[in-house]
Amino acid sequence: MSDVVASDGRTIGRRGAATRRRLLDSTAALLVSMPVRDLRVVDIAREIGTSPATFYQYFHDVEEAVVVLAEECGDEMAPLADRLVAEWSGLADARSFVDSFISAWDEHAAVLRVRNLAAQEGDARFRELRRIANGSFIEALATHVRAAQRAGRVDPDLSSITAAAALMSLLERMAAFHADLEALGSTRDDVVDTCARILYQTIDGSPR
Amino acid sequence: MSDVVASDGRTIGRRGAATRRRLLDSTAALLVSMPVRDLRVVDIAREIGTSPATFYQYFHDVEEAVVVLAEECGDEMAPLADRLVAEWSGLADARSFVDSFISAWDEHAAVLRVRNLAAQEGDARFRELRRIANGSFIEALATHVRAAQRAGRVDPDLSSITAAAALMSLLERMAAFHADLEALGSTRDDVVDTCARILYQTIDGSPR
DNA sequence: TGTACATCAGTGAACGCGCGTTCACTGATGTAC
DNA sequence: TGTACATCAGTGAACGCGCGTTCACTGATGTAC
Repeated sequence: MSDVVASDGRTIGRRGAATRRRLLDSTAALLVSMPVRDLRVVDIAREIGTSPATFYQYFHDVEEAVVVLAEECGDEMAPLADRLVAEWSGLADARSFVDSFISAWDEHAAVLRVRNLAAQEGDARFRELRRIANGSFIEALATHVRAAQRAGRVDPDLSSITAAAALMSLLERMAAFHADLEALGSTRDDVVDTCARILYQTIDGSPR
Repeated sequence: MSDVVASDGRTIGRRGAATRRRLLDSTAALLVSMPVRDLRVVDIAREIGTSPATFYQYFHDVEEAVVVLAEECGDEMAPLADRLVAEWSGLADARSFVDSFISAWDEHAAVLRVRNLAAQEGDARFRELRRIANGSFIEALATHVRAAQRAGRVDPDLSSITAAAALMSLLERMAAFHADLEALGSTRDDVVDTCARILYQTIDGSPR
């Protein structure tokens, strides 16, 4: 829907759109088992039984395909931010949010990891995608903090926006990382619980 | 000191050791301005006015040179963990630690970023280096948490090791990330303060 | 102190692999009448 | 309902760049006597 024109100028019909979709899916699938830098146009094409030349009809290079995938991930994560807008009545709400967040990440882990890796390396496109995706989360967290500050539950000297960004970093990192932690002895519940506590006590005060 | 033998079997003398060092320094310098994947043996060699063949006398490939650099960084960060072992008397101690940690990171940011990126991508060597480097920090943090739990300042249900790992993730991420946050309006002090508060309230309880 | 030899150090030039990319073509699908 | 034409879609095969890597060599340094 975003593209109506292939790289050689021909308009894309149903069949073409389907092929483009299969190329995207094959890219996502391969990213699960190998780093982006090892991902070759040939591999993506071969995965769906087509030739590299086909790939170039729909994408300029591998990165462009990954950008599209990352956009899609961002869109799918967006609704979760609404869960942060509502007032929380206790630690249980935080746990439930963290649990959903981590689950959503798990579904798109490969692509989101690549997006964040590329963003950290300074790639402008991926930085922007990440900024957009995280923006609504950070805003909602910061609003929470300010409310708690007005209510006297959080120190007014805390920078709400910095705290929100820090918590978002923590959430993303733990979401990307929890499988490793579990290998070291923490359970998934430990991870969720720990994140929820840190989140809750920072944005809503009153740690117990 | 670790290597006494070049890749072709000849033992390394003073002159050779100096060249190896210059190759390492040139690698580190180039990493500041470009991602690892763009780093070519030719570039590293040219930077110190030598030929690619020289590089291969000391390292099998670029990654091997980066591994050595990452090891060195780990060694230089290690003393900082001692600052975590001592009991803290207040938030100011946490601020001072975070400030030192971020400063130390800044000095080696390029190499540490590459190490963490590669570790996240699953490279075994870099994962191990990171585990070793972060291990003493995580242990010290977990010890803190357990002490606070015994003293009744932190909920005994919190998993001390998970909390310690989460905080370490946060610290690393903010250290790698603080320049971007500053571009968005937070000051460096905000970053230090926010990390210190989250750290302090999580491992020592009593947020105020 | 000087000479000869051994070993360490550095390099120019070339080979070749692997991949990105393209082009000219065949085949599939859609549409007008 | 069928035929002709236009356009969409896919591809085999090849070209060529860029880089990793090596080899046979020259030059520098060290050491034995």
